[in-house]
Amino acid sequence: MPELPEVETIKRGLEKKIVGLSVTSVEVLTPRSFQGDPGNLIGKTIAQVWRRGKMLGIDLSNDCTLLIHLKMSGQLVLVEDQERFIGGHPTADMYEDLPNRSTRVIFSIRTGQKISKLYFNDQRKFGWIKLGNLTSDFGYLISGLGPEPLDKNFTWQILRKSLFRHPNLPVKAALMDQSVIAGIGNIYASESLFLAKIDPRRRVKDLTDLEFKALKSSIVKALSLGIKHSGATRRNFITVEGLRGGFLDVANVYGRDKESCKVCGSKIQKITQSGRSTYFCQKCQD
DNA sequence: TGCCCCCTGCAG
DNA sequence: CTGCAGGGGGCA
Repeated sequence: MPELPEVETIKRGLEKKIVGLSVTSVEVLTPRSFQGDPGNLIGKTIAQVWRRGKMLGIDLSNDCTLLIHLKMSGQLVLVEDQERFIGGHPTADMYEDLPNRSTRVIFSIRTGQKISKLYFNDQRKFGWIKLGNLTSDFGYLISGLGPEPLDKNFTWQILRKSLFRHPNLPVKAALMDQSVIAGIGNIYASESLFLAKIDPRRRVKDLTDLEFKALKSSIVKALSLGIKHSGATRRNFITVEGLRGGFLDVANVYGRDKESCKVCGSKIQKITQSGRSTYFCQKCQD
């Protein structure tokens, strides 16, 4: 899925367009993609949009929250009412016509007399939207998450302590555990380790404090760069506006196996760790 | 801790 | 056709 930078990109895109609007209808096309009673949404106003790790929250004017996890292929695309009537589809080439075969849920949202539609598309159906009370229904999903890497109070000591939940794991696998740090996935784990010059196969317990410091700042750097480029699009990710993210154009290692390292020129390696692809530069990372 | 699984579709 | 894809839950 979308990792932290992709979800943050969606969060920012959504909040500037839907906060204050009210939900007029909800169509659930794929039942397993939506849990809860959609009826509870009708007439409610959108109060706030937030992100925690890779999860997205939309708070309603009552006590309800829409909690969203996009998993591998989820998308949230907003088609504003205007676009449907001013010269047809001005942004038609940004996204195919919606709904499409991957559309699972459609929210209709009103501002004044215009109705915009928010599409939840999810090719692989791994993603979900849950409607419920944040504290009583979703507490268990949020409380297990590790620290937010872009918070001010995220320090290398916190990172070290957190990673030491899995002292024997290769550091790359540990980074992807959401209870260790929230929001890092396959792309940004590889990219962070490259920036920190750490071999992804190194065990957590073998890292030095100097390396934990480097890793902390590299994580912040990689995630921030991801947000700056509106996320990474490999296959499915698009923004709320239907645009691709540009991060992979500036990535150092992810998806670049067989290509040469931008720093030293040697060949980027691709290996498998706990079932997932890892990319790294043997020469830069040891 | 490591595997299999949930799904669909695209590239090789 | 097989393998692979921004995730992660459940099971041994």
